[in-house]
Amino acid sequence: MRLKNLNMKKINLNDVDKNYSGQDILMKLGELYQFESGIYGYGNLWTKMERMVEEIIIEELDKVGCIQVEFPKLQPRKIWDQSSRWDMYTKEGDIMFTLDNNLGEYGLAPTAEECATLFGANRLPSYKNLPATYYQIGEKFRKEIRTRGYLFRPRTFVMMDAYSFDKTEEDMKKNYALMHEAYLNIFKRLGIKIMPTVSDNGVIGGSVAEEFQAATPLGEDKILYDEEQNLGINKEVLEFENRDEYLKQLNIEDISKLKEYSTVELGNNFQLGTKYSESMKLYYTDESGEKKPYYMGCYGIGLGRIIACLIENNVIIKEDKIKGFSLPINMAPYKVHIIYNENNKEQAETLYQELLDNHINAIIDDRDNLSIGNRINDVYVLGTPKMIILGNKFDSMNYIVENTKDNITETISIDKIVEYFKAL
RNA sequence: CGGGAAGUGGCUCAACUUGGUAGAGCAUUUGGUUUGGGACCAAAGGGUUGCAGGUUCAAAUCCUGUCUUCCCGACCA
Repeated sequence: MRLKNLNMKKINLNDVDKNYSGQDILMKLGELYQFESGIYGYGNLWTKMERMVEEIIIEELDKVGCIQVEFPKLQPRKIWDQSSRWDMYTKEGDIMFTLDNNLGEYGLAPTAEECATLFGANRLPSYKNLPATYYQIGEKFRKEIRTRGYLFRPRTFVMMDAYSFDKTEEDMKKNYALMHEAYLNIFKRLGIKIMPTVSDNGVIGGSVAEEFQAATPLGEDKILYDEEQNLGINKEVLEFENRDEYLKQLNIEDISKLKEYSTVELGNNFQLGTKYSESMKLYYTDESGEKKPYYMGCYGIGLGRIIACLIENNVIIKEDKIKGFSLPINMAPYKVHIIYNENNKEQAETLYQELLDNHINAIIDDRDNLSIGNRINDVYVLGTPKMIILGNKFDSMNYIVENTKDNITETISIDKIVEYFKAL
């Protein structure tokens, strides 16, 4: 990508303190744009990162046999009436944005249990079809009472939601455990330390639920985490009437030994049981020809939150000020940022082209009339993990590759540079 | 919905207490000098002070209403 084409806004972080967040920087750059409280437009960096997160999620879910599909974001009222959730989501909970026109009443999808159940039941009529899990990745809409922390709690957000169909409760639990493992693999690949956490389950229903929490300073949840068991408990659990019994079940004896973290919930899985199958009267036929309800599970991962987390958890603070951020190399849409002075323009262009030809995404700062210092500082606000400066110190034999995270440099001869990046 | 804060050129803010020609820095445009960790000089453009009403000879400033944004809570992936 050429910076001339990106048209990022010029920003200066000299006057901001370290409480300034990574997302604040993106707002300043114009890489995030707020249309209204909780409603955002995403720039190039965000969008590219979303594709990368998607790719990982898709690969891992496909690996455990999930099938990718897509459900409508505009959902007719009648399907919500079928599960009797219309009133709950539009009045009591007031979660769903609704539209009312001469074609009828609609809601903007806050989730898709109804769609998934209808979709699944249509093609899973027999026990022979089970188990099956469908998932989609797309924008969701929720009337959040209070938005928070930019993309940590907006009103429109991109989410992966999966729905499993099983014959029995046992099978459902197996599927649930399978998804648990898939989630751990996903977060491992994303480079996010995840803390599986038990909590109350909300209006989605069912009996068993778990959250996938990640530590982040901007997080809104507080959890107590047991490192040994790799198990967290949401602090809200401590308010429960039956908390002692609850803790005993979790094999937690002394909560004072647990460490407290400020976290954000990146994923949330539920065992729904037969709730939707029965309320919507959608059944499969078993071996003896009898109608049986599907045992279902639903599974969610917030992509926007993951991206926000990747940015916020990799900010660089220098002298009590935020300098920018530096993404992990595997999650960076652009691996290297090239800066040059007039004398080395040709060489820089050659390098840029060479990297592109070898499918290594790079940024070249081809803007006019900026000092090298200005250009270097802009590397940090775009979060690129590596930079190469072709300035006065360039000896035309070697590139000096610098990590933006720790400023460690490596000298790579110019004919080895592609090899170097391919090996990362 | 309760509590708090704030709305003034694109951005950050000043002027408001004590009413009297809306101002600075950054950004933008033009010209020039710079160019290794957020340079400099010169010039230019850009605001019916969130909106509505009221008080007054006169309102960014005082009064009333309203809208919006942010933070804390309740609610939630």
